[in-house]
Amino acid sequence: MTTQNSLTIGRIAQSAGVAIDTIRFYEREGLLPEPRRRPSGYREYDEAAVSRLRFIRRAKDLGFTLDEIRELLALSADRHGGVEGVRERAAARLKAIDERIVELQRVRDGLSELVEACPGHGAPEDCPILKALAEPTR
Amino acid sequence: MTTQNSLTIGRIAQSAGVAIDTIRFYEREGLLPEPRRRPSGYREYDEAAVSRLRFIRRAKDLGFTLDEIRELLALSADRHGGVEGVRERAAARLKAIDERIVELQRVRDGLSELVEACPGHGAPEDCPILKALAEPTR
DNA sequence: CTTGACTCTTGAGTTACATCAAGGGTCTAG
DNA sequence: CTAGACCCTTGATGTAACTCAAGAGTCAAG
Repeated sequence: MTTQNSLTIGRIAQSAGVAIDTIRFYEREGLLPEPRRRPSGYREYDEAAVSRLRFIRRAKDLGFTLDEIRELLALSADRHGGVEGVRERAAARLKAIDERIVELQRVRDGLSELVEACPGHGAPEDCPILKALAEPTR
Repeated sequence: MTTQNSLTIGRIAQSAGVAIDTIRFYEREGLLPEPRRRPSGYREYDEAAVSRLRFIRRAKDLGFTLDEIRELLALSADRHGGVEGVRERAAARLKAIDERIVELQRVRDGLSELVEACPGHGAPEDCPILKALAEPTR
């Protein structure tokens, strides 16, 4: 099913939508296995490498760090119990995102109030934004 | 009103809730003016420095970068038109936060679906999380 | 065969924001 | 006076995730 035509680093970079340097970086970081080489030293990849790269990119889009992705990749290769770990990590990530959203909402609301209260002109002493920033710790 | 007792760097670090090294770093970065010195070379601060430090900390809590804070500080010292700039920057920051929240929500929802769909056991091929990550680009 | 695009390695640089280490002066309470 | 806490400078280190530069070899089309 999967054709076995060998791909250069430039090609897989193209299909996976990442930079060539990034691929070499991922390899150094152990996120990608060392590929076969041509006699010339050129790296040779197959479709599996493209999938793996896409996996990494997706996971990154979901906010996983490269360290976490390394874990996910290991878990995804673990046929026994790996799925449980994956679910755990995903749930943890979800929790972290939720917390981040709450935190950002808090900040947003505070800032929003200040922006609305500020007339946008007049003396610095009358600007509620500046006043809030300069105020002694509440 | 403001007492003129001179404060050491350790004292203002304490009252503003930042590290001593951070204060020297801010000074190098131009966020804090160079303070007077004792003959020994010790930095001497007053209450205004504490206010300024708190300003910086608050602004950082609101998600402003140090570059933006440098701007805010300059604007806050500008008696003519400064307030307008402050309001603009704050509004821009608010907009950025809103966008970030929307983005995080999107990610959150995607991840949440996957976590809920994953049974947490079984074969990797049946895990919707892994499937979603490995899937060809949609 | 030539040319231009592609790939190789090593090693350094980037951003943002600190944080630490080393080696040495200074201050103050007892 | 002395111990211990505090402060000084310079310069290096750390994190995350790349990104780039230099110099050299390789490949494919025409």
